[in-house]
Amino acid sequence: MTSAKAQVYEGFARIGKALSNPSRLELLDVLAQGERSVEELAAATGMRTSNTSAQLKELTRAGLAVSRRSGTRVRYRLADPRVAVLVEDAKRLAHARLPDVRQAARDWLGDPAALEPVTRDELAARLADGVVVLDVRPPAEYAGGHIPGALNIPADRLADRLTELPHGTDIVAYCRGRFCLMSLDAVRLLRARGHRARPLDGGIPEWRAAGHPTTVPAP
Amino acid sequence: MTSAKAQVYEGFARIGKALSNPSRLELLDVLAQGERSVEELAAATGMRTSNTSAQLKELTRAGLAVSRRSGTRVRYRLADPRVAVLVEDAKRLAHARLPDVRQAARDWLGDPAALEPVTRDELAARLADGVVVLDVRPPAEYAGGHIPGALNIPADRLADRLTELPHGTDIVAYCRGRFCLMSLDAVRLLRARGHRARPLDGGIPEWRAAGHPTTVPAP
DNA sequence: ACAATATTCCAAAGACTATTGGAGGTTCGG
DNA sequence: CCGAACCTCCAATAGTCTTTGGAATATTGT
Repeated sequence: MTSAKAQVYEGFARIGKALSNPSRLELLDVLAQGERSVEELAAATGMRTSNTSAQLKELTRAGLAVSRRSGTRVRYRLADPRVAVLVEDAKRLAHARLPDVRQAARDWLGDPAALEPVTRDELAARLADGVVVLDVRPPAEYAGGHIPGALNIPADRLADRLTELPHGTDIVAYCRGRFCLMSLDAVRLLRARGHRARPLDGGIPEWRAAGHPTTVPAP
Repeated sequence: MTSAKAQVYEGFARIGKALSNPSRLELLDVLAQGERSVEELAAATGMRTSNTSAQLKELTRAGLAVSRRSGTRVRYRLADPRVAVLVEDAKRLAHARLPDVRQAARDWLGDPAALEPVTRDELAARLADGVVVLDVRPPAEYAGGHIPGALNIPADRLADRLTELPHGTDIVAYCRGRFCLMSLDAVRLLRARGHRARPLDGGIPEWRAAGHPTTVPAP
């Protein structure tokens, strides 16, 4: 028998292995937005379906994703909201510790200041006087704790549900953190439709870390 | 030029790659307790020095560890307290999602109930009436937030500093979480020296998640 | 039962990774 | 400046991982 200790560490390593490949990380990013079929995931990431399927199998083996059959397709989703949090934390660390990642991120996303993010303190001060706060994460993560009073419209439903949002009032959108692009996309969409929208600087973890209140403690 | 986006994901993957190997995870566990020389790390993990050195180089490349020369030795440490937190979160997830890991963990560590852990609610209730709370994490992590009133004696200093602890009073020891073995080791040591000690069930993240207070918010 | 659609399996190629044992560097004390 | 101690580099090996293209399988609707 291989020692139980070795088995435990091998199991831990399975999680790391799942996060050790750019394609899989991209899949996780898409899955973090909601359930998707293999085909949709392949389209979103530009991979072949056979490869997408193989990588999804790895993610499943590592306990990060689960699937269910729905008619002729198989739909995958994150096994646990904590998966999205872990991935986001890893990204945050990479951004903080690896200068070349920081540089490449700037090249890819442009200057984040272009969308005029709202600082956390500014939002905290304005929470009382009726600014609309929009949480674009999937419901499971919203349920795990959100900014008090925030409205939850997941990023992939936003286009359908624009009528729920007011015109003429400031809308502040947020999601998981600095590398969660959903809030930036949301702001762009909202502006294109004539809303007054700005992203929050950082996501829920940064908000919490600054000592601001959320509805429920972290899981 | 490879696309900036690909570079960003490649950078994120570097973090995962560092966590994708059992030997490196074991090294991280030892480093999480404090600075160590290559030799000490090799001894603690049972690896050859050449291999230890190679894996430490990987950890450094991923931005998780840093080194400094001290005379004829090179001493490594975690680059950031968040590294220990990330590793612990990954372990927590593995334990929660992978049944074989849970089983192997039981085989390896035995029944955690054997040391009669104190529940979080019980500790919270007794904080007022003078129980001694012992935080065995390294000072950097203690500084990042701890249970109010906790005494900080890092695990690797405990044997030297036993005189700071009272006899005859209950001592509750805690560290990072369920897979952080330092608090269990601490309890065993304290009991061997005649103290009345019990571990806290879970570590700081679980304590926070239950809504109990810490001195400083999470980073 | 058949065709169409969506997914998984398979084999093969090429690229990486972990580990070993030994050679080569660096630093310190005498 | 020599020897000891410690660490890193190197080359070789065995093993694993990623991706591809095509074959096989499952499900649904006709």
